[in-house]
Amino acid sequence: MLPSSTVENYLKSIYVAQLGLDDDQELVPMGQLASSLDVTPGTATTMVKALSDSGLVDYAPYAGVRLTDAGAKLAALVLRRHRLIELFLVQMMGMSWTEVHDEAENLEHAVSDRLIERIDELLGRPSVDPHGDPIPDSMGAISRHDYQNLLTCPLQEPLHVTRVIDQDVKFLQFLEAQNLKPGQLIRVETRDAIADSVTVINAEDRQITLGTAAASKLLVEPKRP
Amino acid sequence: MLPSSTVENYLKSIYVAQLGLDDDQELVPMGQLASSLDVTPGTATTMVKALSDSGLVDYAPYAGVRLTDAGAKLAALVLRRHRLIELFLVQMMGMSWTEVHDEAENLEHAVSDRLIERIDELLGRPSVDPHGDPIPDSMGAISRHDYQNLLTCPLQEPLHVTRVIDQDVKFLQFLEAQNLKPGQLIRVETRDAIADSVTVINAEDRQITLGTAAASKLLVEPKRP
DNA sequence: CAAAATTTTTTGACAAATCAAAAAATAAAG
DNA sequence: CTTTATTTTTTGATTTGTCAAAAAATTTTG
Repeated sequence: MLPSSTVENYLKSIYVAQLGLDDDQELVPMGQLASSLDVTPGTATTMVKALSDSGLVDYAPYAGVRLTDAGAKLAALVLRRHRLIELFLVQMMGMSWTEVHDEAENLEHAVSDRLIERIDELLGRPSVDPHGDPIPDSMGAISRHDYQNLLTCPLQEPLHVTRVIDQDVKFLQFLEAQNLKPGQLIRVETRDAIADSVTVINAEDRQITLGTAAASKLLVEPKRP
Repeated sequence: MLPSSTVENYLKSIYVAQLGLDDDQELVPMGQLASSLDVTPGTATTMVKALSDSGLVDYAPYAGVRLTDAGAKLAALVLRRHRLIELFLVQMMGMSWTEVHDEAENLEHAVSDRLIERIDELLGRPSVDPHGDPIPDSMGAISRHDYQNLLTCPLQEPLHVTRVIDQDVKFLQFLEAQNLKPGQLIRVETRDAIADSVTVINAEDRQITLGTAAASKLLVEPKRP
């Protein structure tokens, strides 16, 4: 039986939460899952038990949940659809990268495999979406880049913004206005742990100050790797 | 509250059924609605009562159902989305007109107004979809052409196929193979009521024989109107 | 380590959409 | 114009996904 969009969303949330975990065997806490899906904890418990019965997740009561191989593959394919759609909306439909997330959130459950294959082909089998997020291949395999963020990267060195770990429209619009989109060349000027801030120089030599929470959402790689 | 895809499908079915009715005041029988939606009659009754409570349809027990103005507008906008998506899939995605119906059936409930507007713009505000079905405008207004079909049109005169009233993939593939797609130039050679058949000459002067049931699904207009 | 705080699960309820089968109304036929 | 056939509605159940609030387990804190 094909998974409902609800099931797909649960798998996707668990998948993304797992990526933020250190150990591969770690479990995603139910509370975190519930809040990321914007449902009550009880709802998440009920649903996760059902997913467990379907063999899509391993569930340990009071401990948390983790995808099985089958669940991880399904989740990766949902993510693949989502990210291909985002890139498609930007490249082919001329939409802004700041607004495509919500649209893709709906479309990812409605597009057929056939159409996704066509989109992938038209886009030239891309490897990342407009936010720099990697696009899983049609088998569900995903490339795991280990980029640094603005808090961990070297100072005073030319860097490319490679990825933005946040889908908030206002934040993305801010990045766009400040020339901090993926692809842009930047440099970290100073970091001040006490002041909780990071100053960045963009391609036009304008200086931008970010809080550390925001700074940690910008991933970068050294220029000419 | 925005309508669920189920509600949208009910409205669409009633809308299409009403187009096939002579009088504007006529009601769509519940049985017909149920079978077109592939649900049991009882399900349709329950749902139509709910639609009636929402003010989207007028419902007369044991008589049938009819859209209110509000319901008709909503239905037209669903149809608009469906048909714009079909044309988009053919024109921009290179899919076959024979296969886009099912894809559009899913996507029509997932695309935002913003994306539909963008598609409409990219396609140059088209007035018909790949099957020749008229596309309602963004206010829900639809152009009502009164084409003839292969049973009612004049014999031995050059005609353009303007519309195909059937979404069955096999039938559409047959039309494609026989050069009877919308836009093609044809001529009706003979009609035989007893044999229940119509013979047509296509643009390559090949002769094709159709049963009257199939023939009634091909709408035409005289060449150079 | 016991008391307090937090997290998770359980319980009971609900809304949307559906079906199967019984009951009622309408239409068709003799 | 009654009987039969057809269509429609009702009734009772089921599935999926959800919430609120009570109960239980776990974790944190003094």
